Amino acid sequence: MTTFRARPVVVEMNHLPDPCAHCGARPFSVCSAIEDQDLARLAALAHPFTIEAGRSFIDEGDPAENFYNVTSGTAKLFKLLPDGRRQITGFAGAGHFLGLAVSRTYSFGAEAVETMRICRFSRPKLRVLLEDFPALERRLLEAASNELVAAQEQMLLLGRKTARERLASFLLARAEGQIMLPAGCSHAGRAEAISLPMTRTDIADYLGLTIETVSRTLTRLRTERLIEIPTPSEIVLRDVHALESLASGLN
Amino acid sequence: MTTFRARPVVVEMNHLPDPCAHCGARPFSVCSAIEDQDLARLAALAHPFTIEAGRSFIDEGDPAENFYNVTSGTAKLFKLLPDGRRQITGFAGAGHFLGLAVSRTYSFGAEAVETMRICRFSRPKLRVLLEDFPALERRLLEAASNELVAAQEQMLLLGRKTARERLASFLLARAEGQIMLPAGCSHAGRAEAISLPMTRTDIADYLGLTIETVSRTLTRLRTERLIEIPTPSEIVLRDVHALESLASGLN
DNA sequence: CGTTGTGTTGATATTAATCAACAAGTGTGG
DNA sequence: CCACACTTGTTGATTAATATCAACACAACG
Repeated sequence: MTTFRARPVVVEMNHLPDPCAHCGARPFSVCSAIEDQDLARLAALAHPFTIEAGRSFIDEGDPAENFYNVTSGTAKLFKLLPDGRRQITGFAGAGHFLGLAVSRTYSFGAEAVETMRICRFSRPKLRVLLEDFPALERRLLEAASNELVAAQEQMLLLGRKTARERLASFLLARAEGQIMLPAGCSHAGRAEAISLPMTRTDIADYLGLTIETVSRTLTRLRTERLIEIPTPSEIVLRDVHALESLASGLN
Repeated sequence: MTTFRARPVVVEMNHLPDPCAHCGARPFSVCSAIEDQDLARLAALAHPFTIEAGRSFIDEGDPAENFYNVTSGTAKLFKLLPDGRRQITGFAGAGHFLGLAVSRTYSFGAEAVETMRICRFSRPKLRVLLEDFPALERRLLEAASNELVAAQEQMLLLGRKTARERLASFLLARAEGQIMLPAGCSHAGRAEAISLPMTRTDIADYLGLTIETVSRTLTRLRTERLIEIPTPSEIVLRDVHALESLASGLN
């Protein structure tokens, strides 16, 4: 279950994020090979801007003109079917890259969950970037590889796990900071109290369920004393061991 | 639906693959930046070997010591739950890379569907490779990005599509050569007759269904005149238009 | 103080899974 | 060459899980 996450790259000089609420560490650090004077050149290429919570900044099907690096906040990434069915494929926090794949149009949409700050690079500028900072390419490869591992884990969840198992997996992943926490921010232990800044609809669309099933399943986990639900957006893990065996498909 | 696939890299000099049965083109070509004398140095680092059909060569959980490049044949990649439930996360054909993510253990298993030939690189040798051939890194990034796009499409399928929609998507993807055909081999048109070299069990585990549902759904598509099933491992698409609207969630 | 958005809970419907039987190859050994 | 087991795929009957439809609780907000 140990996932190695790429240490993210700062591309915006004048915006250093707050320390992580859980571990106190800065959620991202400067890529070792991109320092000082290099960083200045890099920052000169970036177009940093702010996205309000709820605003979407990538629309599926639009021409894929830009490449993004998240500086702070979190976005949800999703794909849609014509009748409105939605699958959230992941959450992108500080340090994450978006729009890496070379294709004519974006294959996904992105919307800010919390107000976020991101850096935009045009494709030509990304090319300049990659030529000037070879280390960036390695970092991107690392990030993409790890995302691929996460995607495969999510395919197992969506294809083969029950609703209970999906929720248990989700809560544990969230507790371990794998979902919607700044990348590269590794917590010593696992938080037993976790916040759910996303709505039930988002959770449902991420887990391939309906909001009703999410709600019911959480209620059932509560009556079984595996979790507590002080408020709808706050969950306490009471029996991590049981949740873990549930998440891995035992029971 | 247009997916851009990375042009694959030949890493085995003395084994050039047969032309694609559909389009006659060689299924892969030499990476533009890795030519002639470079190729010789590259090949010296590779450990090419053969895997018989049905043999698995990567076990989930084993120490991730090697990096692989598929020369010919196809492997299925999968993840398992302790009770035996299996999710096939994809098929890797000629030119595909396996074991890219840096982690202590493999997060997936791999088994040859058809007899295949693959090149193994130890991690230290992969490092040498990446240092000596910077172009390889870009190619790997390209490949990983495209796989990520495919993974997200599959998440939409697993999380939100019905059995009928999944089968329609699968058949079309297969017809378009996106599944289990050599990467980089682009066909002018879409084949209306497709072969299914994998078993119903594999299809079911790829689509997150049971073999019975796969069988029944195919039968139903046949009675509706959308497909023909001359033999269980051969399918003719009779109404591509209807299949496409089905696959995209209409109807 | 109503209105709206979000979450919960209940009743019912529907899809796909499960359990079971059988059919069609495929290979083996007598 | 033919019985036989064995694998793979199909079809039927039933069950179970989750979706759908509906009502309601509660908080935030104008």
